[in-house]
Amino acid sequence: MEILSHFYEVIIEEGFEGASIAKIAEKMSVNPSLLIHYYKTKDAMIEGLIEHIINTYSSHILPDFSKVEDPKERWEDVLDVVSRIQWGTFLNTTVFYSAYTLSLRDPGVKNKFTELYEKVVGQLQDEIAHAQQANIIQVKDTRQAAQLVMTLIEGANFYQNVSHNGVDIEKRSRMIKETITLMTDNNI
Amino acid sequence: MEILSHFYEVIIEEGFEGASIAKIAEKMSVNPSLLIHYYKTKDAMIEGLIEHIINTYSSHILPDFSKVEDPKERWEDVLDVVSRIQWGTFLNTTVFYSAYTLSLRDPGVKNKFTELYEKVVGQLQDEIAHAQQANIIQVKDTRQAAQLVMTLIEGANFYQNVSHNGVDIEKRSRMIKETITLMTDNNI
Amino acid sequence: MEILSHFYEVIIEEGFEGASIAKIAEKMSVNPSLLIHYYKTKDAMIEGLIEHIINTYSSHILPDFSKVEDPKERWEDVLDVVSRIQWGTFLNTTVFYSAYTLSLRDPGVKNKFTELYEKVVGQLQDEIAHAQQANIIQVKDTRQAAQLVMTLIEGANFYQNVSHNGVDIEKRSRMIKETITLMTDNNI
Amino acid sequence: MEILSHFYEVIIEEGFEGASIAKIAEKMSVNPSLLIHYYKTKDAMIEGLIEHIINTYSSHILPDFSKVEDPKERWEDVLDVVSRIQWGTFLNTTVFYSAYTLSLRDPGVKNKFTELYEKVVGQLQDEIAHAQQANIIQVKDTRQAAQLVMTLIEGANFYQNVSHNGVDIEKRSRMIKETITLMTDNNI
DNA sequence: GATGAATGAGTGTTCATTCAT
DNA sequence: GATGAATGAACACTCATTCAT
Repeated sequence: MEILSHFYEVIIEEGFEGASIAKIAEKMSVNPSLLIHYYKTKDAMIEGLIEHIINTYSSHILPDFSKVEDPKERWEDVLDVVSRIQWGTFLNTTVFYSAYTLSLRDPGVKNKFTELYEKVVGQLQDEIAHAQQANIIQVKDTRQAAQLVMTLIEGANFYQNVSHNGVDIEKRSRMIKETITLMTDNNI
Repeated sequence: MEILSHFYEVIIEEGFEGASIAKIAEKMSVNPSLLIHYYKTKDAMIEGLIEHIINTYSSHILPDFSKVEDPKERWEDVLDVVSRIQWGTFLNTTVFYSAYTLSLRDPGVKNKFTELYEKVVGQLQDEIAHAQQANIIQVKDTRQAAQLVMTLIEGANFYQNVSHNGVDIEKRSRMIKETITLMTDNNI
Repeated sequence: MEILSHFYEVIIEEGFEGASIAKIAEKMSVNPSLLIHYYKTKDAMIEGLIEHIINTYSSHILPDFSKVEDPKERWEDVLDVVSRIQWGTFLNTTVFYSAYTLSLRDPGVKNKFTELYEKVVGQLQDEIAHAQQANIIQVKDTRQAAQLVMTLIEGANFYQNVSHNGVDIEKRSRMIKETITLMTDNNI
Repeated sequence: MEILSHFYEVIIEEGFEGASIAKIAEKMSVNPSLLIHYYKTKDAMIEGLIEHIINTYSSHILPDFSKVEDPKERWEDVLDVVSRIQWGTFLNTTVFYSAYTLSLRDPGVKNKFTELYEKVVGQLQDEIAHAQQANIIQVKDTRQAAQLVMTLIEGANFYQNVSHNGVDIEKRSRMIKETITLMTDNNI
């Protein structure tokens, strides 16, 4: 929605702590009380934003691989996508980590994040099982493997922001792919 | 310092955005203007806190392994420590991720984080090189391996907070250790 | 406006340095933040006040003499008015000199004052020229004469405030009138 | 004194309303409480400053003409000095008018100003009487004449600050001298 | 003769929110 | 569907001042 996307913008510019109703309204060239008119309170607005973030993440992080028929090709597609995931492309990092940090204190937000990751890990697990059935990879525990992949993805994204002069995205991708392949080749 | 530790406490309770000078002062049973007496501005106070966080992280994340003489034992110690790293023990997660999120917008803070990880990864790289020389592990590129370990650590910590009903710490530890061993046994 | 006139009042009672938004609001029995709602900043409020002062001065210091037809009578009217000008009647002295003092440091305020005096001196010059054409007075340089009259007016007003036991307004008036007449009779 | 001259400087830069003990202390690279140590209160400090201003004005505005023996030359000297008086030279205008404005609200300050002008006008009156006795000038009432001269001086100084592109000091001087001469030649 | 810790009232300003229109 | 007036609490920060050292 109009309001949420401006909320989003303000967080990027001023951080979560600097995102006030007045600033959002100013950016929209609209009266502050209008925002309150829609979202009764600021907390409700934050809730709306969190939902927006979760939805964006959820619908962008992994595409639907089911239309790829050849299992080998499909698994390679998964590896390709997974190793290249980066927040910046579909979700601003400041906004994402602000929401994540909020989840640490707010049980409601935490639940949403938990569900989100449950879903994504589930999808990953399905792909692993699918590849396993086709004898392309070999893992002991599909869920554990999916969690490990998720861990790698999040770790890589986290680490990327504290790296000296950026990160070579191709090299990073290769490294992640190699690691996953190593795991799936060795019955982890 | 007295002030910073109270700042820290308030962030835990109310988040970074809720940590005002007044609340910190109230927790200290002291007049708000006294805090300004020491740190001229709130920004300076934040800077002090960031430094405190960085120092805590830096001095707690990895111990000094050099006193362990047997290289094999030493590497196993490293694996043990690394696989068990958890923010919660020496650094509150909300505080840590608040600082991290701030680093995404503030170049000064970002620099401090970059240096921090540079140092930690360097230390990790030294341990890997040491184990390599003793023929305990086999890696192609010590720096890249160290980065991968770091990625795993950060990813695991990130993922832990969005897991359903907590995480079995022993299982998690085993998983990380296995993964690293897999990598270091296979010349990654 | 409502706000400015209360600002004005507070300056009279507490001086320019003592006129805070809170005090103005209290006098209006209104919340301080309401004043900020109208004038975004205090500086803007001061600017508004300066404008108000300038306008008051400008519209009260000299009436329109053009409706007096007989030139001699008209010039006598001018002399009468000019010799009797006193801040106190239409502009509080503290407020006026506060604004004047501010003009010494603030170029924007200074400009407004300059324009104001430019206008008043111009009007005075017109009257002098008018009387000159009717052969009632005799001056070399109408502008210089107008400036001299202005100097006398301001000087008299300044001096009045540092006089022992007030000033006999009739005597003062006579003195000013005499001096001007002396000048205009002697081709200054 | 050290403190007062720094107080003075701060007023020039930030106006009377901006001159706080902290800023003065900072300018002196000294602890604020030291200023309170000397002048118990800020009001006492202001009083000290006023005294300093009055003294400066009093001792600089008119020199001692008594050593000039020839009465004609002496009167010409008086005219020369009087027509050239300008605050800027020995007293900053902002500081002077700040003190003057304060005198309008504070009876104690007002008294000091009254005495000051009493003294200066008295000195002027003496010079006029002296010239009168030597038949150089011709005035009805020496006191009234002195007041008129004072009025001219203050008016000229006031007007100078609101003039467009400064004032031609030579022209201004001539104008004042002419006016005084006109008065003293015509038995005002 | 000077400092630094500490206070409490006050500064201008922003905050989320309410209400009447 | 939107505005503007109004509020009261909170914000970071400055003020003059006190006191102990």
